[in-house]
Order: sequence, then C-alpha cells, then structure tokens
Amino acid sequence: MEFPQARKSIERALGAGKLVVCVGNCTIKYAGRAASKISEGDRLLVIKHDGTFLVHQSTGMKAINYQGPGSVVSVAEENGELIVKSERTKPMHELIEVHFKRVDYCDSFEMHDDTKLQLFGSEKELARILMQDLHLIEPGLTPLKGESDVKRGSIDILAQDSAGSTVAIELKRRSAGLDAVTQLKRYVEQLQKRKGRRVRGILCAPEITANALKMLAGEGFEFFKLDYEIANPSAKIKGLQRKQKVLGEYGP
Amino acid sequence: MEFPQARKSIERALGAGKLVVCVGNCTIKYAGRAASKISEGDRLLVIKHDGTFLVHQSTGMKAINYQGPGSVVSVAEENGELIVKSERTKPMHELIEVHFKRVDYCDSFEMHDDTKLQLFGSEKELARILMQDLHLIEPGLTPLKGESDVKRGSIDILAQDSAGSTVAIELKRRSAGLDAVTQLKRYVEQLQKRKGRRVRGILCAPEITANALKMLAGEGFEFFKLDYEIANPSAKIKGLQRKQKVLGEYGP
DNA sequence: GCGATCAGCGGCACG
DNA sequence: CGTGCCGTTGATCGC
Repeated sequence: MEFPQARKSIERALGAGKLVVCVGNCTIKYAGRAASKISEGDRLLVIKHDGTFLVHQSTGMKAINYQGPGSVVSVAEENGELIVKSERTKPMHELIEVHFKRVDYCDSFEMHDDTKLQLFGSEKELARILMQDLHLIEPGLTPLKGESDVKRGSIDILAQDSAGSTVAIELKRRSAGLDAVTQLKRYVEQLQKRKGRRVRGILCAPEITANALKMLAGEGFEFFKLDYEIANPSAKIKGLQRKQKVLGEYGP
Repeated sequence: MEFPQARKSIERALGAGKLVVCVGNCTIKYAGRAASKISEGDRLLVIKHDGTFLVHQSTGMKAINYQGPGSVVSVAEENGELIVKSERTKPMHELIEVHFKRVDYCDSFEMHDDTKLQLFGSEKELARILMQDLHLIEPGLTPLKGESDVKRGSIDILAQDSAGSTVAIELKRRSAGLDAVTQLKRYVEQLQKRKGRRVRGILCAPEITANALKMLAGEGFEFFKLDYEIANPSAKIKGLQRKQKVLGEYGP
C-alpha cells in the first residue's frame, strides 16, 4: 500500500473518530516514563478515536508499545518512511514514533458501541456476598463494615466475633501470597493501635502459598479456604473451611 | 462481508500461522476464572498464531476479553451467526465466545518479526546502577548483594554501612506507596530475626506518598529521593537526596 | 486530583 | 512447576 494513501486514510479516520488498523513493517521508538526501541519487523498498529495507541507483535498478549486514551496522534511522510506519532503529557511527556518502511494494510472503521462489559466474580462482588455469610466462618461473627478505611489502607471486611473482639478480614479472589498476609498484618497492627486491644486477622482465599501460610501462622492469623463458583450472572460462595493451623507447626 | 468467506479466511489463516484481524458487530460471553458478557456492539478481534485472542472496543486501552498464548481457536456458523471461540485449559478451563451478527472486515497477514523490544529504565537496571553508587546514599555504605532472597521475599539490594550494620534497600522506579513500605518492613523484620540485631531499612524512590512517609518514619526507616533520567540506551542516576525525617514529626 | 487497591492482572526470573 | 514481584502496569473507587 502506498504511503500517501495510508497517510490520508489515517488522517481522515482520526478526524472522523474512526478506528484505525494498520499492518506493516516498522521500527519503533518510545520515550517517556521509560524508553524503548525495536528494530524492523511486521507489526499491527491500532489507533482508537480516544487516543489509545497500540502496537502488537505477531506473538504475545501485550502490546509492545502503547499509549492510553488521550494521546495525540499525527502522521507524516519523511525520508521514505511513513511516520505515525503518538504524544501525551498526562503522567509526563511521552512519545511513540512508529516508522513504517512498508505498509501492507491500512484502513479505518466506524465503531458503534455504547455497551459496557458486565463482569462477574470480582473481589468486590465476593466481599458483598461474604459479608452476609460470616457465620460460615464461625457462629456469632457479625459484619461491621465493608471496605473500611484506616490510616494505613483499607480493610476488605471489618467484623466482630461473639466475644466482642474486632476482626479484620482480608479477601482474595485467587491464591494468596506474602503480599496478602503483609497487607492484613498492616491493617491489624493499625487497628490494634487504635483499639488498644488484640484484633484478630482472618485471610479468606481459594488458596494460599506455603510460605504465606507460615507467615500467617507466625503472626497468629487465621486462614479460611474460600470455595466459590461463578454462576452467571453472579457469584456464589460454596464453602468456607478453616485451614487447621497449629502454633509452632510451621517454621519461622 | 459474508460469513462463509470470513470463516474460511480465519480457518485458513489459523492453519497458516497468520495474524487475523476482524471487525464487526458481536456479542461476547466469557467464562473461566471470572465470567463476563456484553451485548451487541462493534468490536475489533485480533487472533495471533500463538493463540493470543484479543477483543477491543472502540475506546479504552485494554481488551475487554482476552486469552493469552496457547488458546485454541475455532470458528463456526450457527443460527445466522459467525461464532469464534477461544478455549484454554492452562490456569483452568476458560472459554470466550464471540458471536458476530455482522462482519465488516476480516483478513489475515503474514507477520515476520524475530526482534524483541529493548526496554530502558526498568527497576532492575536502576538497581544495577545504584549498587555501584551506594556512596550517594552515605559514605561507607557498601553493597553486599542484589536481589537477595530471604524467607519472606526478596530484597532489592542488601548492603552494609560503615558501622557494620546490615541495610536493606527497597527501590521503586516510581512513586512509593504503603505497599512499598510494607514490603520493606517485611524484609527488615525477617533480617532482624535472622541476624539478631537491628537492621536499617532504606526506601529509594522518585517520590513517596505522604501516608507512606508517615508509616516509614514510624518504623524508623529512611527515605531517599531518587532522581534519575533515561538517557538512551541506558539509565543514569542524577541524584540521591535524603528526605529529612524527624522522629515524632509525623503522626501515628 | 491524589491515593490505595484490584486485576480473568501478564510477564519474568529464580528456586 | 510454584513463588515472588515488577509493570511505561491500567482501571476503579473513595477521599
């Protein structure tokens, strides 16, 4: 495909708010929060009317170069190359330059779409359900507040047990690692400082790594294995089972 | 574009290892680690020969539905729809179904590209440079080890000060938040348990949030503002300045 | 707007 | 393979 034609196609499309799709051989330079370059190869360029700018290689899931909504796109012909630039200033000045040596395909499309994805099984959804089902953890455990902000972050679920003790619950929709335990620890420490007495920490997740479980036990926290299913169009908690922990069973 | 033609185009492309680009009106269902659905709208579908499967709306940076390399793609015509499926089993069974009511464009491309992106300014690169420049933090601070694994994670840089004390350094390439301080705290606690004596914790980042700085000070750690630039084709540390901290200056 | 956290996170490196 | 953690993380929601 000839450069002038491709150039006009892109310019017209940008003005008309259309989606641009372009395939060809190019080199790319990027400078901004980081910097990158890549030598010649065939790639796919997608430009959306909101300024989204994506360059994909022939393999791999993520774009090798990208710019979020809000970037300003321009096209030029120079030294026998078709140069497409994307510039933004939002987090800082960032520039991508795609230098096409050859364009195999370039066209644009009107895209009508006023819908939004409905997602089920998010952590927030699980938390909302779990709030109603705290008795699955233990009888007498009652919810106080969901998504409760403390000075050092926000606790997923705040509850109270039958003895009147405060309980901080950290929920994960997938396997919990060290970071989850560390997070819980931060909240519990903060709450204890505020309340002046012992606060229980409970981690709910479908799995937990061995290392995280050791740390959890060392901190005196509890783990509950969360069994859930995503029954469209919502999620459902199938079970909540205490993972037995014996003090001193796990190494330091 | 007619469905049979689009279907053949996709099937042939998949067999030939080409990149498929398809634009049209569709609904999408997804079920796997989570679940989602979306009603009719115009979208862009990209299928790579490695099984990567991406569906984009006309705005926004991220694909609304996706599958990483390794998914198995199939096409069918059914009830007046062109149905493209992507199935995988890797983390678990996951299925995307794209139901096209209309196809505006569908073609495939041979993509030759044996190059890899060269990225500059990563944290790892900064760490390597900083290791040589620990004197910028304080005279007599000497590197012991980079990326040092302890039982509860891995420390970016392990060092020793002129008094012989162990120093754990956590490095961030962008503004540090509570999570960075929490991470550092975990490492320091682990080291202290192992060494049996006080270990210093230092956080190096271009910025730190006010809240994180409070927590840092409360833990007795130190913050150094990291000033760097990415001078292609490498990064360079321009300065490293102690952020003054006075005990008790920050609230709990 | 910043700030904290989630994400179907993905990707990488190391044990 | 799991585990930990970075990412030009992006996206969201609360303050």
